[in-house]
Amino acid sequence: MKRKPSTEATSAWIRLMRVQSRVLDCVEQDLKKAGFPPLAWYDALLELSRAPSGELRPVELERQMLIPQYSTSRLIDRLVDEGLASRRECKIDKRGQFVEITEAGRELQKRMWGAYSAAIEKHVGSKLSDADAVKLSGLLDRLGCSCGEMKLPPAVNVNETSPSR
Amino acid sequence: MKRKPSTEATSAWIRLMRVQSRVLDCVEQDLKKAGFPPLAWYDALLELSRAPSGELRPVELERQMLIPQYSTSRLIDRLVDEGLASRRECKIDKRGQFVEITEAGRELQKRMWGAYSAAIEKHVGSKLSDADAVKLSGLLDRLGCSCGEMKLPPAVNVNETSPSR
DNA sequence: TCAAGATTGATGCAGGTGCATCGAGTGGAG
DNA sequence: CTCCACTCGATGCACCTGCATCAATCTTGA
Repeated sequence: MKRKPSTEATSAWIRLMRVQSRVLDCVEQDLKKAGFPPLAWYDALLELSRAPSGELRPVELERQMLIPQYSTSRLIDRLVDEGLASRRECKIDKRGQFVEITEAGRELQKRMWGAYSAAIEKHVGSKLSDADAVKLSGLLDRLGCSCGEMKLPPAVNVNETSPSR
Repeated sequence: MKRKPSTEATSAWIRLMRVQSRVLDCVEQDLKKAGFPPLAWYDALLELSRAPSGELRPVELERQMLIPQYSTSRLIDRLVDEGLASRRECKIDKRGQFVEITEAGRELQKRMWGAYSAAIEKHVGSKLSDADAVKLSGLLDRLGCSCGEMKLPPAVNVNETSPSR
């Protein structure tokens, strides 16, 4: 008798949920213990710093980060409150605006990468050979394109990187 | 020149974050669209239904589900509010209590498994051969035991299953 | 040109989460 | 027995999230 989700598939599902929540938790804790803000801030700062002239429309940021619109809006609020970014009106489309990373923002992003990369190494890199990491990536990618489209740059720039939710 | 977290490791990290959040989202949405409560409720109901005489100490539930104490406490509140479980005082240890699943709780858990298992099949099973699912599980397991201990039953009962955060 | 519809971004509200802390109760050392 | 340290579970607070909805603006097409 064939079950609908095979025991193998279900077991993979369980591990996917458990392991990522555990690993994410570890990484977030490491960042927090080093006195840094949450990963989402890093992701946003990185996207901004990579953008031409360090600015993006909120709508772009939202697409890059795969988070909902209201979430982007409030994340930007917080970045602006902390002086890490600033809003600038958009001349051509007066509904919109630009968000520009500040020097403080760029600097924080760089400092965070130190702690962040160390955490990735500690919680992922050190547990997996490069070959296994590649295998894992490949298997995960196969799960990626079910409901909606996938956003993944053809070749990820992995020296300073932007993952997460 | 060797980077600290290899590009391979970082890439695996990115995918782990992105793919699980996407897949989890899909599954949660499917459940919600079918009119069911969040996955955490299912996990709790399943643990309770599996326990001898359908009851557990909150502390046990907490350990099974790997969620913080206050989170367990409030989850139980909600289950009780909905008539899916009930609290019973613990004679032997008057600090504590037992949480017992009700008939409505057992029934909901069973109904949820229908939608849940279909979602697992749709978003995981159908994307991966059983052999690949096993490989994926194996690789994920290697990431599992970094900070704290892992709780994984030696052989997972995968006909009705309990994953998640 | 102008009305209908789509897009951009903000926000009020309800609920969930993490953190710190509390009170009650237990158990072990002296 | 008494005290002290610990475990169990609840809760006030701040913040974060999802949802629905809004106002402003842009675009389309008749």
